[in-house]
Amino acid sequence: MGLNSEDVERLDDIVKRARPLHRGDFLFRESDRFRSLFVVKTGSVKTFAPSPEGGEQVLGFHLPGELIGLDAIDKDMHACSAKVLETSAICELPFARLEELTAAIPSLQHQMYRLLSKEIGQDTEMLLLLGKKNAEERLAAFLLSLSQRLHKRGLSPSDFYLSMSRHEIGNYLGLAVETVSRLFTRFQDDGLMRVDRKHIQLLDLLALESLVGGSSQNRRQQQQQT
Amino acid sequence: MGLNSEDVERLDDIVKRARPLHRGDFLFRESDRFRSLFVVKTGSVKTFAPSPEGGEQVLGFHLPGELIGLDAIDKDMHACSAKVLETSAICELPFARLEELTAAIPSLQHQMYRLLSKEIGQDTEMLLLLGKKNAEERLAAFLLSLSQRLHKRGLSPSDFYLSMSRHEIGNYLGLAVETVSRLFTRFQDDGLMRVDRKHIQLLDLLALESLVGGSSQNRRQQQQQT
DNA sequence: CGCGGAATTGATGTGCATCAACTCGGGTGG
DNA sequence: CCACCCGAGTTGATGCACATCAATTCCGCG
Repeated sequence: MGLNSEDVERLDDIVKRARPLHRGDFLFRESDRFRSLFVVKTGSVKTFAPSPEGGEQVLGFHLPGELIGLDAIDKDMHACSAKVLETSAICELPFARLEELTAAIPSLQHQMYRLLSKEIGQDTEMLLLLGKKNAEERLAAFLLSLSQRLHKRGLSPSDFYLSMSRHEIGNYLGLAVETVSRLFTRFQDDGLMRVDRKHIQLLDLLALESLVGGSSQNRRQQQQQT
Repeated sequence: MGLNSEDVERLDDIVKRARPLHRGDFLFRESDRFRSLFVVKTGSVKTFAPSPEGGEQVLGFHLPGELIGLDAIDKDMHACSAKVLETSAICELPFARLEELTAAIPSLQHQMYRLLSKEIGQDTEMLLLLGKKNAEERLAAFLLSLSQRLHKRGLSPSDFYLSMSRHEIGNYLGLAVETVSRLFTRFQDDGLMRVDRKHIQLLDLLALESLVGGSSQNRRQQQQQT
């Protein structure tokens, strides 16, 4: 999009090719000096930040094609940690070199702004989810998000494996593990999906979408104003 | 920071000077074409997005010195609306011209990346707040955030007026109005602050900070893992 | 001076966390 | 290959923080 083949080649030059990483490996840890952005080629990664007194907040799960580390530019230091969830291939993009390149190639600069902006937009959606949705809506939104992102990479949108634990899902969605587990059971009973351990099959995407929209009586905080 | 006086002058050239805006005025509305970023000089602005079926989520309150509109770059369209909360002076920064300038001035480009990245970091904090904190911690965090941001602009960190309603605060924090009201009363009774209508005086910043840290037994979701 | 929305305060309800017990499956070592 | 073990996941019972419902009161404004 807006890059000619020569530009792509120059971008390609600065990418450090991926070595395979394994479950539990860190791409970086919170408070590490910021050097590079990372792109998931295959596999998956979770990012998380410590919360006061020992807990942690899962900030996101990152699937193939997704970029990690943008939040570190500001302080030139990583504000969260990134841990590999399953055997994965990850590319590294030294940021200093990327910055030079974006200054020289306007369309690439624009692309970079868009990526950063997009990340903000995604966080915003997540705020809405945590601020206004109930447990059922959150889990449905989570499943659909995975589905759509996998589909975008040419993978099945309705049949996939979860690389993260129920605990991590709950943490990410602001729910207890037990709630996540109960909802999986309920969704399965309702014929929306099939769950077998980590193996997920979404049977009724439309029904899931209507759940997210806010089916039930969430009259809560509908209006507001002055 | 990193800009010489000539650069500053060039940046200055593209800024459209502020006309005064009034309570209820919109800087932009959701789905407007994206043209400019906005900087609050004086006053305050809230941004909010519609949630499915009529409700809305307050995304943020913007005080003097703060930048609005970064989330619109991605889709070249505003994803949220921005409404002025009180008589305010707002500067407009045409993004196309800003983009040219950042391509020409590396330090300005870096600055721009930092601003976008910072926004992501702030959203992240908010995610942690909504995902892991109870009502008391949320309101304390909100008050301290206002306090710190005002202080940064040379205003009093402990004596200020709220330009937003309790309802908007509740919406922003994912709480009911009544909860916000009750907490104000409680904080006052505990000698942490004084509340008179919109007039706020923070009497014990340290105590508020220790509240945010997670005073009580929020054992919830402390650990996690595979 | 009286109206109407904002805020406060109290009473009640409920969604989800928490606590507790049990099951399941996968890995390990004998 | 099987017996054991241990953490992940499920399921049920209980409790609580906060939403919701319902009056009042308060204040800004015409």
